[in-house]
This record gives sequence, structure tokens and C-alpha cells, in this order.
Amino acid sequence: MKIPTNSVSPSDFIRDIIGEDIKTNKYDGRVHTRFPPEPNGYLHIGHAKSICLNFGIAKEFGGLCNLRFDDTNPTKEQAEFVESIIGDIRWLGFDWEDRLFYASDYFDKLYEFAVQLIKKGKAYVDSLTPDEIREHRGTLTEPGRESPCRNRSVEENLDLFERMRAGEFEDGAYVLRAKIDMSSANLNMRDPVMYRILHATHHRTGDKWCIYPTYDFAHGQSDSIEGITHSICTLEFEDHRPLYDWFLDQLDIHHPRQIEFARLNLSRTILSKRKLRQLVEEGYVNGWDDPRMPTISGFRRRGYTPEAIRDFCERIGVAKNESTIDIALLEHYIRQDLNKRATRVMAVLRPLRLVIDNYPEDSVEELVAINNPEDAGMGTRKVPFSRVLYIERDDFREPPPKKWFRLAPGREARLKHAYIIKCERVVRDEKTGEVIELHCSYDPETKSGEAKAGRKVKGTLHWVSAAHAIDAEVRLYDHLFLKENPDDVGEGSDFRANLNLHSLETLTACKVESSLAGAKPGSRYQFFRLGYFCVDPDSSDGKLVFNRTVSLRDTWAKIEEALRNG
RNA sequence: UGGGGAGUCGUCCAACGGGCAGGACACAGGACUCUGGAUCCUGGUAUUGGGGUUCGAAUCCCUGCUCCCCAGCCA
Repeated sequence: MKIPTNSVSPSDFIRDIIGEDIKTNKYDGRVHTRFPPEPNGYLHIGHAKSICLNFGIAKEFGGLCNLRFDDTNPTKEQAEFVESIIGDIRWLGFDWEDRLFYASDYFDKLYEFAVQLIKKGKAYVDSLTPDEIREHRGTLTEPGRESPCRNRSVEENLDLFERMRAGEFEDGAYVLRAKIDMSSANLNMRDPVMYRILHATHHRTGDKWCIYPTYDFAHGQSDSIEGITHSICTLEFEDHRPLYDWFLDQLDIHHPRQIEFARLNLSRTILSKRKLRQLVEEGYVNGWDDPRMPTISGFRRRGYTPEAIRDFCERIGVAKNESTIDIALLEHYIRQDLNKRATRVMAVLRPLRLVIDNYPEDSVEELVAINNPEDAGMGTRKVPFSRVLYIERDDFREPPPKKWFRLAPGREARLKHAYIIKCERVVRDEKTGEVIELHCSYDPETKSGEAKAGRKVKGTLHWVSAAHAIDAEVRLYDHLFLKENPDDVGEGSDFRANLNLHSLETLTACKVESSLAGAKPGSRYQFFRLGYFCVDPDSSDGKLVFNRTVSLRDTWAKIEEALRNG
């Protein structure tokens, strides 16, 4: 059976531009993109959008896509993040072959570029302090003032820059600046910093350097060096484009075309590395791969598939319009994918003991269960049935509400793959009144699959045989934030005020069918009538732990809510 | 009040040089169902305001309004 992918014909303004460039033979008809993460955190679903875009476009147009780490700031970057990013992109299903690069690969070249600009009189070493530089920059409405160092001689600049590199100065003592225009309306053109002194160990170059290029001085040239044709980035870099153009023009080197698009925003989700890091560091979640995190590794652990994430990224489109996607759309795609491929099993999350009084005491039947009604090729399995079972507490109500199809005193329901039963008697705890056991009768004529199983009942319940079931822990997840927009907070407060304190519910007394014994971490199932679940790596030989990836759509919950609201 | 961007159903995205505003999700109703799942029908709501040009404007012109980004030696 074919796994459906969403083949929306991918067309958007970026692909249109590239198609046009191919038609006019710009860049000799080549298409070469890149995904340029900074290794200062884990990748999230917003990065997935960019990854799918860059790798997707390259593939569609018969081009290439590089992976390049923009590692120009050793104080924030770590090898750990490089590893996780590489793993995440692979998991998403993309391949950069031998084209794994680092901006730090180009540090020598970038240094030469800087020297070139100094020699051209287009860059100078400034001894102003950070505060002074800020003051000289002017404001949004007022022009800046030129630094007194702006007219140093080329020789002096060369000497100072060399000594910066040699480690003669403290952090912050000097910077190298481009000499452009202090009165430009675009603040990025007001003599931006190209190099700063940072006595820090770099995750790749170690202590070779104590000066590092800024992103602005490294990014465009890195793209140029790699022969990138289309540099796709997010909207906030629109203002930087004239600066990148200026560097490329002054250096007279290959000139990629930069195209900006709107980054992804998701409702009830935060997609800012800084804030995600805060959630991790302040212990609101259990690490970057906590299944509640919108990181790729979080989604992976939660049970999402790469296919679902790719379909989602394709469907949301690409535009320059800032927008927020409804998280329900992402959930739709994981349900769609898992519906087609997940094995159905029975698991009872909140067990209620049920005794079938007229069923033979020591008898055990092996009933045939279909693994996936969406895919006959997935076959069948046997599930044991016996006199004492567990069903979901939620499947019994007394008194039954309107439109209730499940069990209630005197009511009938079908046990999936088994028999129709009738609720005859309810046992309650004398003190609390809590229902602790149900006594039922079964109709032997109604066995599933038998020719005369004929009779219809509205409700079908899942169950496990008490004697055969295995214990499991199940972790239920809800959105991390209560508000659609987590940043919607009052003065003096921040996104943490909108955190959902009940985003994780751990159930430790769950009972799952015996076929799940030995299930491997990462395996995905549909727990019948409940949702999609995935075995968590926390599982051990004797203890299964499941994460709920996403619940099934719950029509009854809607009906009940409608009833409540009259 | 400088510069750069953006405004189409509830939410996203379409409508390629003016020609019936379409799809997905969400929502509502129904059919079907041994998952209140899936599937299948059906339905509603949108062009930022105001002026023009035109037989005809989301699209062209003028003029407002709203929102986002920029004053890191972050990316």
C-alpha cells in the first residue's frame, strides 16, 4: 500500500523566482542552496520548514543543497549541537552527501577578504568602546557620527588588524569596521563591525583564532565561496541584503541571490531558541528532546514521523506574510500518517475490573484481531480473552448521559474482537462510592467473526484480559502553553506565565495487551480508540513506557461538551 | 515622526500580463462503521478603509489605516 504524501504542487514565490532564473540562464541554470544553522541549540519545527525548503528546492530543480554551520561565535556554540543538528536533518530524510561545511572552514579566507578591504580603504580598525560605537550609530531617525578612527591610514589599519589577530589586545579593545555610510537610513550600513576580538576556544578551530568575523561579514561570503545561487533566509535579514551586496561587490566575488521568507510560527508553541533553552535550563521540561518540546528531537521522541513533518512543511506554504499556523494542522498530518501505518493494539489506561459471570472460570480463548483495518497486508494476531478483564473507566457511566453508547447498568456493548456483554451489576466501594468492579454477562452467540454474530450494538469497547495483560506506564502530553500565543502576557510578565502546568500526565497503572511485550523504543502503535503511542527510550526490559503522540479525534468529547453547553 | 517588509474565509496558502475568488485545516450537519477512529457526502463565512481607471479590479492608479523587522562587538 502506498503511503500517501501530500502532493500539493509545490509552487510559491521562491520557486517562481528560481524557475525564472533558470529560464534566463542566470548562474548557468544552476540551482545550489544551503541550510545554514548556528550550532547553538537544537533544531525545531521552524528549522524543519527551512530544511524542507532548501533541500526540497534543490531536489526539484536538479540542484544541490549544502549543510553549513554558521559557527562564527565560539562563546555560544558547541559540538553537541553540531551532532544533534546532523542527526535531526538525517532523520528528516535529507542528504548533503559530502557537502558538510562550516563557516569556520573559511576563517583564513575571510581574514584575507578583510585585509583586501582594508587595503582598498573600505575597512578600518576602531578603538571606540561598545558604548561609544552605539552612541555614534545615531538612531532610527537621526544619522550617526563618524568615528574619530575612521581615517586611520591603511598601514596603521593593517598593523592594528594583524596585532588583533596576534592576540596583543583584550576582548573589546578594537574592532574592524566596514567604511560605508554613517548617515545611511539603513542602520546596517552605518559602518558595521566585521571582526571582533574574542579570546575563546572555538569548537573546531580551537585556539587558532582570537578574532572572529561577525555573522554579517561571514554569511554572504560563505555562500559566495560555496557557489550558492539562491540564499534563502528569513525576513529579518531583508535589511542586511544591501550590506551583503556591498561586501560581495567590493570583493568582486560570486554573487548569490538572497530571497527572504516568513519564518514559521505555531499556535500554543514557542519557537525561539533563546526561550526553548530557557525551558530546558530552568527545568520546565526534561531536556531538549522532551516530547513536549517543538524540537525535531522532541517530536521524534514523541512519535512523530519524518513523513508527517515533511507533509506539514509542504502544506503550510512559503510566503513573506508573517503568520501563525494552527497546531491542529500538524496534528492532522501525524494522524493521517499513523492511521495508515500504525498497528492497532488494545491498552487500558485507567483500568476498571470487569467480570463476565457466565463465562467459564478457567477458559482462555485466543481471538483473532486485525492489525490495521487500513492495510490488510499488515495481517492479524491473537489476543487472549478470559473471564476477568479490564476496561477503561471512562467507558462506564452511571447514570448514562444522553447519546451514551457505552456501558451503564443494564446496557450492552461489544468488546472488540470478542462478544457483546451486558452490564448486570456494579460493585462500589462502601466508603467512597467509587465503582470498583463491574459484573457482566456475555452472549456466546455474538462472537466476532462468526457467521451469526449478527446483532448490532452501538458501542464497541477495548479491553485486556486481566491474567494476561502487562503493566505499562503511559505519558500523556498536552500543549505546553495555555494560550494560542504564549507571548500574550501582561506587563512585567513573560511567556512562562502561560505555561500549562498539566502538560504532562503520567499514568503508572496501565494495562496493555500481551503482544506488546518486548516492544522496542521508537515503535509506534494505535491504542484502540485512544490515540497513537510510541515506546519511549526510558523503557527497560521489565517496564514499558509509552508516549502519547496524539490522541484520536474524539467526537464523543465534542458531543458531551455540546450537551454541557445546552 | 528614518529605512525595509506585509495585509484574501476562523487559520494557513492559491488565483501566472485585470474575466464566476479556489484548496487544506478548523467548524457545523448527514451517511457509514465491531475504533464516537478512518472514509464519504453537504454547508457557511474572506479580498485592510476610501476614491478612481475599466464593460469588468484581489489584481492597475491615488490616498488613508493596521501589523512586523532594524539602533548586538548575537545569528
